[in-house]
Amino acid sequence: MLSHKAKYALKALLYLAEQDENHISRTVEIADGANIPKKFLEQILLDLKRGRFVSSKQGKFGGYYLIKSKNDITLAEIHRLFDGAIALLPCASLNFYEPCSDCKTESECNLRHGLMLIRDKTLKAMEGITIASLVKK
Amino acid sequence: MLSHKAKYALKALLYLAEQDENHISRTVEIADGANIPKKFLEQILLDLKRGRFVSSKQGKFGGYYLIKSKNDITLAEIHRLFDGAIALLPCASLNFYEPCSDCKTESECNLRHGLMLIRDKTLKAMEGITIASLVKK
DNA sequence: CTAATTCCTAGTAAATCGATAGAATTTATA
DNA sequence: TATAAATTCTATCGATTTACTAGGAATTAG
Repeated sequence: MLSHKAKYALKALLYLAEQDENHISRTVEIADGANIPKKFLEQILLDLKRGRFVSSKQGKFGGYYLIKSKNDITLAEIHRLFDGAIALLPCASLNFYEPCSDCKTESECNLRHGLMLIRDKTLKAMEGITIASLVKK
Repeated sequence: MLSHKAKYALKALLYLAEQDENHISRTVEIADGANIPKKFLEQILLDLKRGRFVSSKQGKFGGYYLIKSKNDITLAEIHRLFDGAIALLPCASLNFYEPCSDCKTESECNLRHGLMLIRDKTLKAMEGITIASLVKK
């Protein structure tokens, strides 16, 4: 399941993607438009900035805007930024790999291989969902 | 990600699937064989029993055994029993559906449709992984 | 200088997770 | 029938995570 943070991030990105080119959106505007608690959204937007999905203009008349094409922002990326691994166990993860402490050796693990199959399919599906594909026409 | 509980459940089922037909496995035997904390495993086996994957014999020389074919126990079922919904949000879930409180109306939600696509693909993949398919030959 | 905004750090209440503890119940068999 | 060996039940616990909230510092336009 997605955390609220990831869900809010997606909704915020969708909001930004729906604005006119060159429009700068204030946090409060996004919060109201997408129904997200404002103070919480502040943190999320900063995370999205650190992840180079959006950039900001500080000070009066400042705000946030997309710096990555909505066609290039995938659900997989947002999941990883906010919720971490897409695989079902760390030992089956590409980006968040960690060995399992309860497995004697990895080659003997009956779970890992199957979970990597799942990971590949889920990842492929999640990479197919972009912000652009989600925006209502 | 899977909880430890779900992971241990899978490992316990794998252990049971590897035993001879009619063999009854004590908790401590499964715990040692699959490297699972014994007291924690007790609860997990009770959950698996309530889920009708295993049954038990009480008292001396008692223990647990599979009552569902290892070909019919899927990763999807175990995920749902221990970790709940497979979908990324409750509003996109088949078995754990709940509306989102932050969405005005469901038809206006830009996320839901995409998340249901993911759910369908992930679910299909997870239904393809059975205990039998995981057992080492 | 002031107002409006992002940026930063901390805190907090509630829930969840990953167990552990202890005792009640059930069963086989000596 | 007593005993040993097992499941079953219920409660508790510490650590972590989650979903926020609070407050102020820094930045910028006019």
